[in-house]
Amino acid sequence: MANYYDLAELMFPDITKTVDDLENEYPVRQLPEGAQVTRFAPSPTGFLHTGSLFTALVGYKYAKQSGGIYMFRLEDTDTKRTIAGSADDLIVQLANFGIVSDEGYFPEGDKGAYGPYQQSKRRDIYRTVIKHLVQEGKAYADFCTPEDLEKIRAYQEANKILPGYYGEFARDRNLTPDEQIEKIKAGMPYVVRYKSNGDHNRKVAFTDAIRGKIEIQENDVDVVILKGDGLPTYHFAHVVDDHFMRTTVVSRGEEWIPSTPIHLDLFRALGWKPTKYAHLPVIMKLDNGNKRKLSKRKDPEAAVSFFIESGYPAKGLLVYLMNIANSNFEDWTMQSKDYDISHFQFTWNKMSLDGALFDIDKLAYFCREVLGKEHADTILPAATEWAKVYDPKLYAKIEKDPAFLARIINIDKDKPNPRKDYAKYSDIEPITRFFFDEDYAEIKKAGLPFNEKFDNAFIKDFLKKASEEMTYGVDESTWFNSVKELAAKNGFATNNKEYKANPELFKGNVADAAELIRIALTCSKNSPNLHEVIDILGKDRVVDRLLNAID
RNA sequence: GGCCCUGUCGUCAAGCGGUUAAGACACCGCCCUCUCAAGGCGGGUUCCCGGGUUCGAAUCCCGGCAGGGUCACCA
Repeated sequence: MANYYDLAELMFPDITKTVDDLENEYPVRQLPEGAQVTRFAPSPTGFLHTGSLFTALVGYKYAKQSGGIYMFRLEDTDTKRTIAGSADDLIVQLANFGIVSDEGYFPEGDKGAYGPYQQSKRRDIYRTVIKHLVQEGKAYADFCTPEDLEKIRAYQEANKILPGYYGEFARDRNLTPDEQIEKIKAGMPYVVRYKSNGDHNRKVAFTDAIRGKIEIQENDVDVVILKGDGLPTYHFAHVVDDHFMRTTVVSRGEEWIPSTPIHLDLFRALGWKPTKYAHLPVIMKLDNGNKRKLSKRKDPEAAVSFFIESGYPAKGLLVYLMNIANSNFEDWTMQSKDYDISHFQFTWNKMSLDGALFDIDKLAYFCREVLGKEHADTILPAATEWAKVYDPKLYAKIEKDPAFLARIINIDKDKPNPRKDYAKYSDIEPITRFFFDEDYAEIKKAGLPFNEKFDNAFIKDFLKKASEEMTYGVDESTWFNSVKELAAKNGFATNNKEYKANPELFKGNVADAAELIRIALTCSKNSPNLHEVIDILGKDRVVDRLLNAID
């Protein structure tokens, strides 16, 4: 009569290592007190999801601020869904956000002593552990076909019994080693299942770093741990990997809460100490009055690339996500006037418990704040990189005369309340168009929006005088005094009170006069500080525009 | 359906038995002002509902309800 060891040997003849060997190979890390080991473990199944960036950010931040290790592990066990190239893409995208792992998978090869960091390359680690489980009688070969499983489920559904492969419904869980050996030898395909001894009527409790104590029914399902293709399922890979990689905190989406009992069950069966868990809220979206997870299919903002393509600065998105992650972060930014998240102390208990609706207005606000603090010396290089790919028009302008654009971007930057014109790099081109002669000519064709109370002859005459009498190359108040003088000579009031008292005495107030000049120079009733605009355009161009505004 | 998570302005939220229930975004108004942006000031039926405990409940307890998640050889 065969025993479990014989069975294990038949299933994994090539495995000579033991679990103890693995323990020695991946020793407990020697880290300073309090240092945390976290990981971001995506599947290479597509683009970087906004929710994934959030998860990665939290793990990265938590490890870094504790002086610990942040790892990147590729969970590529679902070969059907794997998309070629997406793993490397994930790495590149994360790097754009400054999230670079200390250890893990890299396109050029793994880094770190706890690898491989790609689950498909850890086959023998999983098989070693499973061999051990089989030897102990804690795992078994299950020969059910999809049709068999379907039958079980149909029966359970018809009888309103909890669905699943457990207890009496786990058809193959009591097969003897001999029976299993016989079927394997007969060439029957099988998966390996964990033989749970959990009780559905009891509860397990664990302490979630964010939510506190969570109590759920114990797992009693004999989950698949090794699939037919020889790769492990998530449940098993998570437990094995995070044990041998010596992860201290597993941060993952809250959709994993219901399966945590499985993981705890597995840890227990293996005699390992479970990791701490932090189940993160999921970013949501309002759809027809209902909240739902950001959807890859329906929501462009589900893809991080959407923000990059749209020209949002990476730092702005990071700040927004940190604002979702920790409720005190925003207060901190206001007090410290700092948007550098590396200076912020992240904590689990300041994390909100329910999924935030993605708020693009708030994102834009943070982006304006972030860009508002920066000068052309940092904005321009980033904008150039962006424009190179997504905005050829802007790119051409920057290439032609970077200094000119730099001056435009720096308008009012050193004032106490700097302008916050740009939320994203794509805002730059439309806002600054009028500075460029070709664009100016183009916009002008559509007509200049002069105030109808002035006739063309008057405007033409006034602008001609302006071109001659305005002072150039002087400070703002000197310049504006010359505008006031000009306005007064042409029948405008020079201050608002005077004008409001007796409007019939004047052609308009000084604002109206300035507006004529503004429109002539910018084609618009709105513009940044006119003095700076004039300064940047230069006298020749200003005079030209003033003289030719009306033709 | 079972189980789990979560319910405070439109959105993000502070709150931990006694508060005029902070703050931020968005919106509206005013101020500043040569326009816009920025900035300043102000505005709005916000504690899911019903019981209970208590002198007193957004806060504690019970029961509902709502939203979300999960029940795969996917993660």
